Amino acid sequence: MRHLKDFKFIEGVIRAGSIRKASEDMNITASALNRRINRFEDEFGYEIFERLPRGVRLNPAGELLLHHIRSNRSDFARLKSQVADLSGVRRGHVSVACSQALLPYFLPREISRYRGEHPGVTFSVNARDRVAAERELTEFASDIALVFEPLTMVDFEVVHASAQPIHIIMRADHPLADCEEVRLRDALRFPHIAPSEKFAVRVLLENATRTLTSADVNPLIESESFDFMRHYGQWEDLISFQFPIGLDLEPGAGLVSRPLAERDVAPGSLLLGQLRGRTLPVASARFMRELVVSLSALDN
Amino acid sequence: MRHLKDFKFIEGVIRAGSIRKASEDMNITASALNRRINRFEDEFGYEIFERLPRGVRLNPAGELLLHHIRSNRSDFARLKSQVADLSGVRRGHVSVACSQALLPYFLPREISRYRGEHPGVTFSVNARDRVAAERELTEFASDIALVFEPLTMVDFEVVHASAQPIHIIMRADHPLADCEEVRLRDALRFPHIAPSEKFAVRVLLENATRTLTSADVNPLIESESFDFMRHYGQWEDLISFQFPIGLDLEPGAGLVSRPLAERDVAPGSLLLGQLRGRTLPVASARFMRELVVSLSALDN
DNA sequence: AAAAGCGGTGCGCAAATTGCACCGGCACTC
DNA sequence: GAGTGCCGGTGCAATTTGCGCACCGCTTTT
Repeated sequence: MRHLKDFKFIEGVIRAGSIRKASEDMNITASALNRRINRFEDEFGYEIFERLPRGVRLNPAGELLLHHIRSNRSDFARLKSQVADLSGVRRGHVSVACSQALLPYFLPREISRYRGEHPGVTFSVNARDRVAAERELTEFASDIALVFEPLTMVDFEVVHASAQPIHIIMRADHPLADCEEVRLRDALRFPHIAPSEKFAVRVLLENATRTLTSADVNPLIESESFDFMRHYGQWEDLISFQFPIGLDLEPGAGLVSRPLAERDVAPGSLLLGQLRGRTLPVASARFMRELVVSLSALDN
Repeated sequence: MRHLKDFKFIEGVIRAGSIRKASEDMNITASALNRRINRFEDEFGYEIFERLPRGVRLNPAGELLLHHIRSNRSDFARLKSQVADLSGVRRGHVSVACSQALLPYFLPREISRYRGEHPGVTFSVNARDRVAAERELTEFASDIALVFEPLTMVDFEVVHASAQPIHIIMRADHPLADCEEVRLRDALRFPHIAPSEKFAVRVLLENATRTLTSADVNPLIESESFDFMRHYGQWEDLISFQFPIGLDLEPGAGLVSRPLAERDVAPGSLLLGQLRGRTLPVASARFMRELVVSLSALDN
C-alpha cells in the first residue's frame, strides 16, 4: 500500500531509536531514509523527532502522529475487511488480549466455533496482564480485551461484565472436596499455591484476608502460570485458586474444584472490552457479539 | 501531503464522474491519472470504480473507500490542529451547519466571543436544512450541526437539546402585541406569513392545527427566508413565526415578539450535535462546549 | 587522541511517473 | 448506418523522483 510507506518508515525509526539502525532493519540506506523523514517533517510542517547525539526520539508532536498512524492503519484494515465482506466470503483478523485463565478452555472453544462458521477469519490470541491488555487496546495492537479486574479504565470500554467467584482446585480425595462451598479460612488452613500479586485472584484473596485475623495467604509455591499451578496439584497435595472459566467443565485427572464462599471472598469481574469509542473491524465486532452471548450464558 | 495524493485524485475522479474530466481539473494527463487509479485498485486488491461507457462510477467497495478517505482526512486535520495546539497558539478550523434562525444573532455572537479568545481559529458557517445538515456530518463536511427537529437521527449524536417555543413577530401596534402570551387561534385569525413545510416552525404549526377545527395555517406569503419574513412585517402588517433564538434580544424597528401558548403549540427542539462516535478536532470540541454553556443559559 | 555512532549533504545513476500519440468500444446524431 | 464525440486503456520516450555511495561535521565513548 503506497500511501502508508512513509508511516511504515517512521514507525521503523521509532522502533529502532535511530535512523541508521532503522535503515538496516528496513533494507534502505540511512541517507535515503533520512531524506524521507526530513521531507515528511517538511510537508507536515512540524518536526516529529528530537535529534539526539545517539539517535532520534519522538517529540510530543511525534507522539500524536504515532497515535494517528496506528489509528489510521487499523481503520484501513477495517476498511479492507468490510470490502472483503461485501465480496462474499467473510474474512478478516481478530486479535484478542486476554488473561491466562481464558487460554486453556474458554477461548479455544469460542474461537473454534466461530471459525467453524467463518473459516476465512484468522485470530491472534495473547495472554496479557490487565495493564498490558489495556495498553494494547490504546495502541491498536489488539481489538478485544478479556481480563479480570482491569486497573486503569480510562480507555477501556466495558462491553460485558461477568462475575467470577474464585474456585479452589484440589485432589478428589482432599478433605475439602466434599463441601459444596468452601470457607476461605478452611481453605487457607491447607497448604496452598497461589499466583503473584500481579493477578486478580491473588489481589482478591489478599483483600479478603485483610479483615481476617485468623488466616493468611501463605503460598508454598508462587507462580505466574495458572496452568502450572493447576497441574502441580496432581503431584503434591496442594490446593490452588482459579476462576471457574479457566477450568474444564468436567475436570479429569482426579482434580475437583469447589467455589469459595462469596461472603468470604468477593467474586472477580471478568470484563470484556475494547478501546473506548473505536469502531471495530467487522470480524472482531461479530466475534465480540458472540463472546457476549457465551459469557451471558455462563452467568445463568 | 504526499500520502494523501492518491486519495485526492480518487476524490477528483468521483467528483468529475470520469477520468478524463478529472484529469483536466487536476493538471494531469488522463493517461497518468488512469494509471494511478488502476495501480491503486491493484494494490488495494479490489476495483473501486465501475467502468461505464460514459465514465466511471463508484461501486460499493468504492463507497466504503470514499468514507474512509473522508474520515481519514478529517482525522489528519484534527492531528494537525492538535500539534499546532501544543506549539502554543490555538489554531484550527470549525465548520458549522445550522438552521437559518441561528445566523443573524446567536452564532455571530458566539463565534465572535470565541474568536476573541482564540483569534487563530477560523470558521465556516452554512445554513442547511435538517436533512442536509446530518448528511454533512456523515460526510465530514461539517463538524457541528445546530438544527431544529432533525429527521433521521441515526448518525446524529445529540450533545445538547434546548426547547424553543415558537414566537410570533408583529408590529408594536398590533392588537396582539399587548398579550403576554398568544393563543394559536388568535394568531391565525390575523393575516400571516409562514415558512414552507421544509421548516420545523411550519411543521409544528401544522401539527398544532391538525386538531384544531377553528383555525388553519393559511399564509398570505410563503418564504424560505426567515430574514425576509421578519422584515416584511415592517412593511405590511402581517405576523410571522419564528424561534426566539433567531430574534434579537431587544428588537428595534417597531417589531415585537410574543410567545405562542405552549398548550397550543409544542415547542421546537433545537438540537446541537455531531457525527455519532466521532472525535472532533480540538477547536471544534471546545467551541461546542461553549455552545452548550450558552444554550443552557438560554433555557433559564 | 582515537574510534565509533549519529544526522545530514552532494552527486551520479536507476527506477518510477508522466505526457503524448493512439487504439478499440460505446452512445448519440444526422 | 456511417459519422462523431467521449470514454478507458496502452506503448513509448521524456522527465522527474528516489536511491546508494562517499563523505562531512559533530558528539560521545574508549
